[in-house]
Amino acid sequence: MTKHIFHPRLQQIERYISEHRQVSTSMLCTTFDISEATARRDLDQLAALGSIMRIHGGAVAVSAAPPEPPVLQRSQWQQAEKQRIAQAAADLIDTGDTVFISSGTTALAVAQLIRNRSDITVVTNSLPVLNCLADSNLDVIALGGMFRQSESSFIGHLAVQSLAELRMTKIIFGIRGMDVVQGLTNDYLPETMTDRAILSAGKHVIIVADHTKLGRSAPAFVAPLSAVDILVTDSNADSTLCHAISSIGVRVIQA
Amino acid sequence: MTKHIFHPRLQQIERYISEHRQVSTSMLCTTFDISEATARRDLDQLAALGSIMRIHGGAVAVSAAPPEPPVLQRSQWQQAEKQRIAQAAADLIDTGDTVFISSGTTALAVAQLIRNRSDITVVTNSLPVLNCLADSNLDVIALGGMFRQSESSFIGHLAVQSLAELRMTKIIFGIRGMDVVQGLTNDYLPETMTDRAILSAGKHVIIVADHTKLGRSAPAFVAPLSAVDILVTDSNADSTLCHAISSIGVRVIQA
DNA sequence: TTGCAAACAATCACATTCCATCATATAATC
DNA sequence: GATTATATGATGGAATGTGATTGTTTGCAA
Repeated sequence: MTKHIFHPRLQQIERYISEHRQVSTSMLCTTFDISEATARRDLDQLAALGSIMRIHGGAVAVSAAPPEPPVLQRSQWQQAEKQRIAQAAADLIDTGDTVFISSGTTALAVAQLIRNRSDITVVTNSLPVLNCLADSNLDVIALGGMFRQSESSFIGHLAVQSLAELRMTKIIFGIRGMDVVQGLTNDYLPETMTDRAILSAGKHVIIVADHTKLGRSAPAFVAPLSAVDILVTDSNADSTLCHAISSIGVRVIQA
Repeated sequence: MTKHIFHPRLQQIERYISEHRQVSTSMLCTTFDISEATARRDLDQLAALGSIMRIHGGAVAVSAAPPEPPVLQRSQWQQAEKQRIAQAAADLIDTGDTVFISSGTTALAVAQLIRNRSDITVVTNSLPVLNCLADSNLDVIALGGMFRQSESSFIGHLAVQSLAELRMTKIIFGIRGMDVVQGLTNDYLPETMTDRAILSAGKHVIIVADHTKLGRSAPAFVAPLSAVDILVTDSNADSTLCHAISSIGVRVIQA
């Protein structure tokens, strides 16, 4: 009744699964040259130990990020760039900060990176950000306002009024266009007053914008570049442009 | 919190929804290369686990899902009762109304019933209600405030301040306890001022409460019964109790 | 309201996978 | 060499996952 000296094949299978995240029984048969019955028995043993999880047709690694959906995530690099920008911005957030996070996908990516922290307070007018942080341990404060569907954000005088009651140490803000001459620009005019109120409600304004936003301008003028303290962009940003922005007094971080 | 995910695809879908806040069945078909039938089955499974909320055409993320205590979800009839209560309350809403919808599952059920209308304005401090109505054609206004996780609602002086700017024609309000002597009671004291502000911000207060709430009282007193115009409850409500409530001047509707 | 298109639920059919059982083979023990 | 234990393979019926089909319901617009 002893000898739990496992067949070396079991260890191989376990390692294979932990590397490939998932495996089918038929693949095990060909890979290890065993019958389906044996493959299943092996998987059942490993599952009994808890090292893998058994599913219909094979097994998957336990407690791990599931593989990406099969579909080609359209611009993979853009996702990666966005992640790096978000990480760099998140790194700027310190313990005790009260951070505003705006609407937009890049700002949302920042929210996803800080949802496991518990030492900060987050203020936002973005519904996706609220949902992202709803089950976190953070203190979350929402601005009220009219719901703007296209951006899933809350705007209007209710939002501005709420801002008057709040002081943020840092403001993470996504933007449509950023240009040395045109300043910060967005594409929805009614949002302008809200955006201005946001930008003036805290000490340090941190703009998150990938390189496609730089040098571009959108219809609605929000604020001059002097309102910005830090720009976090990606490494594809035009260096001349970065220099120009930097010379105005904006600290430029290329993630 | 060890939820058994049965198929890695389910996990992928769950994550996809939690990131994108919503998904259509057709999009799932192309993204994961599955048939519509399978997509629907997967969504139904996730919905059964409570991790998402099923809607016509797809599903939306349900952020804070501390699904109500198992006691409450035990039986189908209670869901059916809730649906009937919600329907009766929704029928009270007329074209042009500006309706407040509070937090709580019964009030959320009302929101689900009016998401296809386009002739009303909805004000809410409930995150699930916001998510429910986010892609509707309704005008949606959110109160700001501190996020209260257990109820997925926004409370505090920011919410009260927003209310001062709004006038609702009807207020759909869920409550923990309703008693002739004890009045309306809730179980979270810091929410009391917000609740009172809500109840006094509109003409007609409509309480939605199944019969288990009647005759009960919770720790925090919110308002006397005289603040209520209409009570919508179910047919299991004690008739003596209903009579007593009715004699105070509250119109009682038993759905 | 009425009509139409989309989405749905229910059902069936097919392929795959699983499980229980038995048979065989290999190894260890007496 | 006979016996026992363990591991593997094979087989047939049961269970599962999936896709297609058919009506029904729902949402939306005229």
